[in-house]
Amino acid sequence: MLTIGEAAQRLAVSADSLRYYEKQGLLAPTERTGAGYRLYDSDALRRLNFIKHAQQCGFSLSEVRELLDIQGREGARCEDVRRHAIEKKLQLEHKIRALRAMSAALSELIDVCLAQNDKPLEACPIVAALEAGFAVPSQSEESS
Amino acid sequence: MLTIGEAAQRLAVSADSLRYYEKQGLLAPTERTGAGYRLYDSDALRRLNFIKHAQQCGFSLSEVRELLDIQGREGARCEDVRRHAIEKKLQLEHKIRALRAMSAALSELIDVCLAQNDKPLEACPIVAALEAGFAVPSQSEESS
DNA sequence: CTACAGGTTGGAGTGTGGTCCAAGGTCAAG
DNA sequence: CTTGACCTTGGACCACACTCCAACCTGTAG
Repeated sequence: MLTIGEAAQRLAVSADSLRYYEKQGLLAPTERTGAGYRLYDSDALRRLNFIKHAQQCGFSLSEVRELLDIQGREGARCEDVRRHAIEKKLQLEHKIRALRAMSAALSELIDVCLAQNDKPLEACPIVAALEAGFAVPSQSEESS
Repeated sequence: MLTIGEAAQRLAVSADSLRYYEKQGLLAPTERTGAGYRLYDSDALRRLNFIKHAQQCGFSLSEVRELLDIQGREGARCEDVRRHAIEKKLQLEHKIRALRAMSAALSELIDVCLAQNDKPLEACPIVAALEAGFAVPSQSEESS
């Protein structure tokens, strides 16, 4: 059984984060001492690891909570988790496409600009393009 | 000269956004009527277009302000803007790599999981991987 | 006994890019 | 003169994932 500081250090997060996760209903301490100190056992640490790694895979904390809820349900199947993973992967790919569109738009501007390298700003094709009816190739409906 | 509502509609943003940009020092109205109404001319609209498109290219509002500051400076060169564009493109590519790493990590989990499709959750390799000392291939130092 | 490192709570603040609201002023049409 | 659409201001609020703070309590070492 580890105190909050020990548990936090063990998994390289802050004690404040642990308290925050608790407030968000993600990770309750295994128990409390008489004085109210939080204590975490190895199950709690495994759960914390799950939270951390799911975050690293792009899940928000509320999505992590959903995943944890699935694990808490009777008769939950592997496939239930897998579906969430697939959905998240689609979201990631959507975002990647949006970023790539931005990057491509910039590339084009950067290349065109290379020609007039030392020209004054009035001739800058980047500025001109951004001021005019220019648009990023799009794909970037930011909604989900 | 357009009122705030007309200008906003013309460029498909909200009037609140225009007031927000003004507060952020990005776009001042050309002038005010006696009653205090904001009025925008075509130069202001061009500036607003610049803001919108720069945002679509991934620049934050404070970065857009930097770009606008460059345009306001005497003797600014095209290259000054170009440098910012290149820097932003690098940031975008960095972020894309981070997202791809997440996506790849998920892919692997999803594939492994396919095998035990209908198994109970205890056997789920996704859960197991996230609980254990698993790590996203990384590249994902989120800082800049 | 005292210091000091830890723990507790509730609440406020961070940055981003806005949105929404109330209370009031303005302007053109009927 | 009234109605309705528009404008003004200041300030509150949203998500997100924390971080930091004050004021206080606990536990251990010397």
